[in-house]
Amino acid sequence: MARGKIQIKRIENQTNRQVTYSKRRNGLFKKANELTVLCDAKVSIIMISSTGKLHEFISPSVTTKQLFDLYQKTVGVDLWNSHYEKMQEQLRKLKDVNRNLRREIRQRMGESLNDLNYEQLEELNENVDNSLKLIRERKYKVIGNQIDTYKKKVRNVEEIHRNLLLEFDARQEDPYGLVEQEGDYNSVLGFPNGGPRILALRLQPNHQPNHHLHSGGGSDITTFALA
Amino acid sequence: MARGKIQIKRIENQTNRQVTYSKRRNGLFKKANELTVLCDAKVSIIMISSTGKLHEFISPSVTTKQLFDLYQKTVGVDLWNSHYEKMQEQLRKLKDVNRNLRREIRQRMGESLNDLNYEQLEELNENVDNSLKLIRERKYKVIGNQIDTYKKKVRNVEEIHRNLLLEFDARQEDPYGLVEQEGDYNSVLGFPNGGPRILALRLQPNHQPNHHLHSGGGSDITTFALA
DNA sequence: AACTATTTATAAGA
DNA sequence: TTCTTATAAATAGTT
Repeated sequence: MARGKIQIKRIENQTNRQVTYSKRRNGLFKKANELTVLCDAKVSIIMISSTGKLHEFISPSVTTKQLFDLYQKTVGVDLWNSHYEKMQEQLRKLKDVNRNLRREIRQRMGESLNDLNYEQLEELNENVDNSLKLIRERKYKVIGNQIDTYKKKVRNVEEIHRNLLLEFDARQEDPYGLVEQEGDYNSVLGFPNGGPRILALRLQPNHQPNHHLHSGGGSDITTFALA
Repeated sequence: MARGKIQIKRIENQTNRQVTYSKRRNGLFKKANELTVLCDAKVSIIMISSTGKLHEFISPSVTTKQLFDLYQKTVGVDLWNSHYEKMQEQLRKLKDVNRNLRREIRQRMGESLNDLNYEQLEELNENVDNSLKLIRERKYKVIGNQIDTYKKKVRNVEEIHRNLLLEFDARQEDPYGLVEQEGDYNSVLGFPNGGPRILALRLQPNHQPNHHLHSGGGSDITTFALA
């Protein structure tokens, strides 16, 4: 609008275009601000240049969100509700599923049975009965496994103890070699790094604490109380 | 900007203010449009006048929503995310609860028991056992109620039948009064409006269809097959 | 809504 | 980018 009239059509020269964008953006924002002040209006401007840069103007008296909300309410067309509504739908469904799950649990717990008829009760009964059998089975299996594990542990400890007694008896005859050979000692017990670890098993042999240890080595230490 | 400079401050005269708003709004939109064309930019303007009227400009190449979305993404801070995030949080929680509920059900059904230790299995076992008892109890109660109901119905029908036989016997001796006294007849049966209703009970007396009806009236019609 | 004197915006050049 | 400046455009006040 100066130094020659221009056609209102895309400026092909990129540099010129960007310069003009910058200048006119300032002009637009200045006008918007004047409008805001002079007329007590609220203005929001968002613009994106051809290079993808975003600039915005917003009247000092409002926030962009406030204007957006107002725009939404006035124009009616929802700007972001598509997302939002899907989420709400999903939420509703989840709550529903949730309620049904809770009801199922309650019924399986023997509550809220009033709205079941005889056939449904019969079915539930049988179902829970079957479940109970499965649970019992599993329980027995677990306790069985546990017993097996303990048996193995006990057998292992017995073995260790037996070896220990043998070693001990052997050392009795050569007491001075004991400290120097700790490494070997541990390896015999099956504990590669450090000895006192045995205590972690919390095993209490049922024989007397000060029992005389040199005898045969087997029969008097076969039972353990598992702590 | 013409016929005298003006101060950029609120125009107090309402008419002037509105006129200026209108003129400058047009100016702003025109500039916005020129910017759009000249610089290949995208512009969105939303403005609200002091009287609450809303006007908008949007570049032809985009929709307001598109620009809003872009604005959101670019500025980063979601304008309505407070809402949105709360919902997502809620959704996550619900899904969590849901998963737990499903797990509980599966365990009560005797599945997914692998991650339960013995104590938990024991507890579950007892729990389900109790539930089973409750369900059985309820089942028996329901069947009991049903039986009671049928008993009552049967007793009622017996009573009706007995009365019917008595009436019938009485009519045998006075056959001509029968039709005229239908009203009384129904009232005896306990059915205030209409006789054939009895058939709705679908009761089939076990005695022979053409049995001789005049005898004592009680003992030969006491059993019914409930259809 | 039209007019127009004047202010303001800005295109082109530096 | 910013400044300059000739000129186009916008617009305040008036009709």
